[in-house]
Amino acid sequence: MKISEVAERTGLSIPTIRFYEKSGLCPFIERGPDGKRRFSTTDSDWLALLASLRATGMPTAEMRAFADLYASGDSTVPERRAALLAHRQSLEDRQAELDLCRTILDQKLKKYDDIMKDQT
Amino acid sequence: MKISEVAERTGLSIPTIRFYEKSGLCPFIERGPDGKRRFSTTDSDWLALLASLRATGMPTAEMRAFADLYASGDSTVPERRAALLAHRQSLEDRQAELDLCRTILDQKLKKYDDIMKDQT
DNA sequence: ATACCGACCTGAAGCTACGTTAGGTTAAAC
DNA sequence: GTTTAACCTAACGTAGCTTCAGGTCGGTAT
Repeated sequence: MKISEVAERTGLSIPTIRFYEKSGLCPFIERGPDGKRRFSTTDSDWLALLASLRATGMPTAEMRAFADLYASGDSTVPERRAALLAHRQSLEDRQAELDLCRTILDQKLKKYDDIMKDQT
Repeated sequence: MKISEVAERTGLSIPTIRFYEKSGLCPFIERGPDGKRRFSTTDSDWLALLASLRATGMPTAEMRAFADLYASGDSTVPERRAALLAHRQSLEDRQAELDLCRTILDQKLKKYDDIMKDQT
């Protein structure tokens, strides 16, 4: 698979994919004899996972650690599991934060509605 | 109220509060004769709202626009309402994103569990 | 008095995170 | 034979604070 295809599939931009590779977030991309990157579906899936983690706020340093574990083989599965569980927890924390803010907004909105009603 | 108290109440740091004032996010803070900021409870509440908006991803530019409307008096209530509604929508979008990622993580976690089970 | 402390003030510089853009090359495709 | 799509390094940009240098108060301890 070409980089452009992976970009399309993952939603990451081409520069971002290269940047991720250089940052060690996916240091296993093969190259053709022409020097161009050749992505397997595994690579593409990995990048899609990264995109998903990134989009939900995982810092690149953490993704880097996760990638290092990934590169070290199956023996690191428990650690990887722990990392994903931790991120899952952070998602829930974040959702709680969003819920709280939504409540606050709804109160504010209600106030605005009252003001607008009074003015009629 | 002193800046340190507002910092404690809102969770914003003192430099951040000053930074917000300079950025026009709350351009109505009074000063004592000694030049120090004196916050009313309204000010403090406003900053708490900003903190909440910020924590849920509203860019400062948008908060700035919202602050400008706020400063322009009650006639801008409908616009403010619209702004908060828009942000509320963005929260929901974000929650959907988090939910999706949670699903993906759960699938991944299940795979890891399977691998770990096999290894016993 | 005097010396010191802690909390406030200012403006400017600095920093981290995360990409994006620029400038220049090579190689295949039409 | 010229577009097209990759490649590289390196500089640039943006958001959003934080830190620094330097200064003013008011109160307390010596």
